[in-house]
Amino acid sequence: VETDLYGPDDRIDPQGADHMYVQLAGILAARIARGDWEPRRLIPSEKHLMQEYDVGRSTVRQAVAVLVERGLVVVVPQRGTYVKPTED
Amino acid sequence: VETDLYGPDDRIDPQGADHMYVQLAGILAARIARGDWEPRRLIPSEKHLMQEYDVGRSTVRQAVAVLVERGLVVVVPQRGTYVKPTED
DNA sequence: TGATATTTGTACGTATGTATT
DNA sequence: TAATACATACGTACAAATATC
Repeated sequence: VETDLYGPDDRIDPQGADHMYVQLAGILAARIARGDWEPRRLIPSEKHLMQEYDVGRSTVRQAVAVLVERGLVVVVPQRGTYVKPTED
Repeated sequence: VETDLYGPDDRIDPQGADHMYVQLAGILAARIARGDWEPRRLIPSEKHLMQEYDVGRSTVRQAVAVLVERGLVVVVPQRGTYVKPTED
């Protein structure tokens, strides 16, 4: 059997109550909180996230926009999206 | 000859230095300042603006997002975009 | 009550541009 | 010289809420 490392909350349900971009934002926020990506380091690229979660680019970008609003990440054009340090 | 009611700043130049959505945001902000649409009233719909300025919907939506950030308008889903009152 | 039109929201696709690697 | 990564801009389709008839 497969070990489900992260649980069902780490998959997007297109028919779910929440919109796909909201689900994805929640997943990514949880992964940041869990330490999958450390502060000041890059999260996966838009293309990578598209492939990993099988969604379109606009959905990835909306999800990242939510994380930016929440102050969890900072997007740097042509570089990538960085996890914000909790404090300095 | 044609009377140019608003001047060249009211047309979008796809080759301009600024991006089209930035230009459109500037145009709409100027029209609001000029009183083309009064406070608490609707500005034209996305479809209308697409046709009037010959741009795609994403460009209109980005421009409106700029106006929202500037506190000039409020978007109400399924209703439209309202000009914010200057004060109450 | 029901049907239709309008309007914004979501989600997909493609292409091109620009800065970085 | 590419390859990568985000930004802009176009298109389409469908959903949901509102407004009107």
